[in-house]
Amino acid sequence: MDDQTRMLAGLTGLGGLSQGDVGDPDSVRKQLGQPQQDIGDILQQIMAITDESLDEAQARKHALNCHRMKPALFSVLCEIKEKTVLSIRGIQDEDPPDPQIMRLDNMLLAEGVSGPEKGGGSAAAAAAAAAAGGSPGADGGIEHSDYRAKLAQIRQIYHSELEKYEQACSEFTNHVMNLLREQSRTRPISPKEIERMVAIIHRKFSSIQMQLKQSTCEAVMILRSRFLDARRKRRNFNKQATEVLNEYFYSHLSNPYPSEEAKEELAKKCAITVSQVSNWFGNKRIRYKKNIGKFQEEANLYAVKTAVDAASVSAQASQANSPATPNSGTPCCMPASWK
DNA sequence: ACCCATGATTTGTG
DNA sequence: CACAAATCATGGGT
Repeated sequence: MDDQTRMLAGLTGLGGLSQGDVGDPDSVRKQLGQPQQDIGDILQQIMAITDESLDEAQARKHALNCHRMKPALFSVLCEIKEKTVLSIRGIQDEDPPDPQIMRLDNMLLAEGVSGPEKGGGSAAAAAAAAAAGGSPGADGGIEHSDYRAKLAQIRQIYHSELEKYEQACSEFTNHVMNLLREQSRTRPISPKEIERMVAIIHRKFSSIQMQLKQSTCEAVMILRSRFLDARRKRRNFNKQATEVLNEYFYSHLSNPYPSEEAKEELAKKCAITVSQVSNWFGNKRIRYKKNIGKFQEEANLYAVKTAVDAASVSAQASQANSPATPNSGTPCCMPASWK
């Protein structure tokens, strides 16, 4: 410290100044009148400032601030600082929009978490649900409203957190800016440097935001798999659908393998997908075969039903009520020809 | 809480 | 790839 002081003093042609002179306000006042000694003097005072009491320092600070050489010295110091330390860091300053965060943003937008408020959000959710499931139009209103409620909850949390971060960020930025501005009266801090500082703060906060976005994405994914995964939201087909399927099954008991066209037809009639029809027949065949006895009653029922339907074209009266027993004998068809 | 029915998925085969 | 068989996971009745 002393060496530096002496060196700086020497450079500005102020070799003769002693420590005693520096601390003395009178000597300062005296020296302020001598232009050629100004810079060295100011530097001396700056160097000595840490040794002083708070009041003294405050007074000295004020004196320095008002000094006519101050602006020039300040800008010189800023320039030096700019050229030395900060230029190294300044190179990798501007980074392009982070691809990672863009991905997350896109996903959140697609899920209806970010983007427009309430109305649009639920529409987006419904769209997402439809896109994901290819869901049967049948029922599941409860499912969707539940899903939407959860999604809205996630979105609310997301937005409030985001707002909190943004607020904290701007608060912090303001604080730092004020601090730096205040300090720039006594310390060489250029506006450029403040800008850079702000950028650094924003980067920090945006990395926090990314974490928020990431965890929100995860939450949405979990919610999605929980609600939209068909396996979990299994609903029994409605009565009419099972009736149509059973009708087909028992009326084609000798060969219960609907063609692709037949499957499509059935799917249409039952308001389910073709693959659901395939699943149904697969399950039905295996379960029927496993325990024919158990399905006997059902088989009879549908055999009668089709018979009634066929007969009803001509006359309803004759077959009208025969709930009796077309029992065990009628349609027992061993699946000999099944695959 | 339990059990069975049932739709969906996984695995293995031709 | 369609299918059978085994298995999973839930719905719904008791």
